Amino acid sequence: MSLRTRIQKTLKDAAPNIDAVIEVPQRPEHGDYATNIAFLLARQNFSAEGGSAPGGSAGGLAKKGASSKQTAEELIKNIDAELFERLDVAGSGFINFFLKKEILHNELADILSKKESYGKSAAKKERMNVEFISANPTGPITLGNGRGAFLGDALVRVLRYAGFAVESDFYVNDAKAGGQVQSLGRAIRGEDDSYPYIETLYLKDNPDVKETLEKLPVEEAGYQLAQIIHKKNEETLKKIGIHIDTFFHEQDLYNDKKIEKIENLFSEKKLTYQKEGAVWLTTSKYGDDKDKVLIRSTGAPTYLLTDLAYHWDKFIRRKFDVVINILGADHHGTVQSFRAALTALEIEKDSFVPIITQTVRFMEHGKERKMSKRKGEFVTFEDLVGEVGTDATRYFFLEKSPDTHMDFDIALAREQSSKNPVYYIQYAHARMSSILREAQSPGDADYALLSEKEELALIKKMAQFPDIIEDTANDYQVHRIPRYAYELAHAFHDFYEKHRVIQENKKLLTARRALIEATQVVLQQTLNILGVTSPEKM
RNA sequence: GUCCCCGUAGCUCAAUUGGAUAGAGUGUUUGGCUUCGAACCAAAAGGUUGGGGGUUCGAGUCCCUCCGGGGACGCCA
Repeated sequence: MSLRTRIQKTLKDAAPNIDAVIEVPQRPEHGDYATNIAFLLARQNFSAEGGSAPGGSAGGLAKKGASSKQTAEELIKNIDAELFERLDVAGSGFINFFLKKEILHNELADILSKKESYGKSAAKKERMNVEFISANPTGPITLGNGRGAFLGDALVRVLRYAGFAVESDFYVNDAKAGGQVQSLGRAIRGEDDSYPYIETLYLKDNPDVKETLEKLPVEEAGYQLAQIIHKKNEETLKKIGIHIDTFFHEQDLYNDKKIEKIENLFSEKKLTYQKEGAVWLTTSKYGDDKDKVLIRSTGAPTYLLTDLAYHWDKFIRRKFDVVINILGADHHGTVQSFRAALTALEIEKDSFVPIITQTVRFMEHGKERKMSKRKGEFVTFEDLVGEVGTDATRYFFLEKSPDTHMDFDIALAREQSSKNPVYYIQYAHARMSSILREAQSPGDADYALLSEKEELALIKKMAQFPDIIEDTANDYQVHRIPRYAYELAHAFHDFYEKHRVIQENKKLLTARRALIEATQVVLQQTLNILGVTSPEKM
């Protein structure tokens, strides 16, 4: 149980009827942890004053109409002080907790006994699916796709760390009935100019393939070229270290008659109607602004229908409890109708979680550069990683919230890659390796010897790790983790600058060596989740 | 026209989801290596959180309004 959770429990014993936030204050003089519970209690008592007050509010601790400061002062008398050296009421009612050193020393012992499993949660029974990238099989994976790629990859690992059973999906839009596949088929014969780059990227080196494809019907040729393109994209992902459990092919939904099945399901529920030669779904009854077409007047299913079949499969056949979908900003408009349709299918709407990543704009010398697939002018994901490096690229994308509208200047990225904070973190790791290589440990460590400010700060920072995992598994805000990695590295560098590990005092050496060993374990786990390497030397 | 996202230090971004004196990196200026790795540490400077109003013990965060940037509004995917 993390220190924060233990404080939460202690607080719950003193004030059972309220959920308070326990946070790590920005300023050290505000304690190791702090809570705003008194503000909440004071408000509760205030609002209870007018009407008929429910009995036992706040355990009868706070007087009606008492100020938050008075409430806090009353409350701390009832808080079990087992964990704390000191409890302060500060400001207008914050309660600040100062931990006993002994508690921190125990935490260090706990980290060293658990090692790689520190902060890991026991297996949960909830099954989760994370879909990301899902780049169309009509060209290389672009930088725009890259943002979601790293995010999804890291999110899967955090969720696993938190104990969820997680699978990752990549949806391949390769249906023969789909417009883009058919247009790809025509492009092979030079009858469509939507994909002018396919000749140089995929066909030039394989004249036999080109010849074969040209003889096939358009649909089939497009489908087969899509497979070739997709295979290349799979290789790119492998090279960059992004693992996908399931590449789900849209065409399989047709082969397995899953699309028909959903269509029938909707018509059985009398949710469809005919209009202008097309079949419409009454999404407007479930929160959408207007109804949407399921089957075009040509008889071909729309993207909405196939995507619904895919998600029906995720929820019902593959039995995922939570389905996360990382989407580009250009897809946000589809969420409303998709949600509406899921509701119509009686799938709980909260179990579908779209995460929208905002657009990446490409800049060159301060001016926007439009990337156009049509003209073959685009920087691919692979190009970028090749120039900037995997670790730096990952960190660059992961440290930012998905909501950020990013401006990406590849020249600047190349130029600044050596200043990427990822190296600061990796350098800390390499320094630790160096210490651990050289410092011999003569025996059992006495953690009580660790009482310097920087030593305790390091333990406190490590103790936050389980909470970082838990919080991220709850709100999916992955960018919290690079920040934490940076802070942990900083706490280490700060310690390193002021104190020596290797020294004559063998007892202190042993204790400090143990501290560094623990720090390295926690830092490695953090970097693993991000998909960043932990170098011994650099 | 309707809807969604964003606007925070010169630049790139945070801010524990409504908490305390808005923080980091980078850039600028300055100081620190005969001891475990200086890809480090420390200090200074840098802000009317786009503007205005409101809600409350408390607002960068919530509401209204205006300004600016991006995106979506297909029988494309």
